[in-house]
Amino acid sequence: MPELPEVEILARYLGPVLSGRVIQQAEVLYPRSIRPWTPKRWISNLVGCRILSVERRAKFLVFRLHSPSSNPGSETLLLGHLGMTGRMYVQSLKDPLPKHTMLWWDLRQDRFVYEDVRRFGRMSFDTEALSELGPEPLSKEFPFQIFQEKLRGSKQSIKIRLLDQSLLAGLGNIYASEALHIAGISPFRSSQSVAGDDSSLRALVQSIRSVLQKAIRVGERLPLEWNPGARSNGVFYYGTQGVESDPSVLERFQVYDRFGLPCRRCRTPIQRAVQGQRSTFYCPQCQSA
DNA sequence: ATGGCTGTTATCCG
DNA sequence: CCGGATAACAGCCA
Repeated sequence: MPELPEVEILARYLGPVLSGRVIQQAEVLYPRSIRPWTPKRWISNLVGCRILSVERRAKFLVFRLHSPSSNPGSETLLLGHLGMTGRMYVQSLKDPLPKHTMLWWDLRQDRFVYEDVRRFGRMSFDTEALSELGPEPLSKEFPFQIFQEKLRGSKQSIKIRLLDQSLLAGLGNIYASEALHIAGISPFRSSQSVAGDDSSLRALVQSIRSVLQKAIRVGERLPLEWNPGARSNGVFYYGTQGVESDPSVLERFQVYDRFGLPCRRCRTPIQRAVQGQRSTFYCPQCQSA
């Protein structure tokens, strides 16, 4: 379930454990998981690099690297994207490589692993994708006017528009449904109609921000769980040890995956619909317009 | 056991 | 250009 909040939590974990480390050696087990070069060239570009930091931009992890062959101060960026099932972590050299390892890096004392069951994720030295991203929804000065203008031009449903990473970056299928529910907006409403309704639009921006912020707060309280065999029980790879009964964990979704269950606000059964081949969950009562 | 579902997005086509 | 459909893939669940 890596959307913005999950990637944020991951970046906060990876940053401190990887910063300062030098990549001694690397192996790519699934060449299609890397871009834009062959494994040989990709690895030669990587080996010897010192990791300066790991940050998040939208749903991307941005690894800032310094290569030994280049000038001091010059940096190379490596992008990581988790797709739907990507996991990245540092493990002991003694532990076996997980079944769906796409690639790994030898960090001398331990190893960095990228595993990905469905293999939709990527690690890429091509940073073009960054230039096509819209603003960070959690940035201090969110450009409301631009957001409004971009929504104006489209007859598409608002739910589908919210998944467009060039509109606003980091929202995925779960939090799009969640934000619309909080804002009381029907997922079927057209983008342009929402854009023309100032109070709805403000509510939407606010709900997007609050839903993401809240998910980060929940995530940062949960222990990360890397055991290869560990079931993620739908909570990404957060562990839930010790917080099984925590309401903020149990009730972290208002509508997502709650088909037929009562809306937490009005008790009306939650509905499921398909938009753009993806599931949308909503409350027909709270989100009638 | 088979078929339908799954958190993403690049790319193709009309 | 826009928007819809498809493909990339494996596992889980009814």
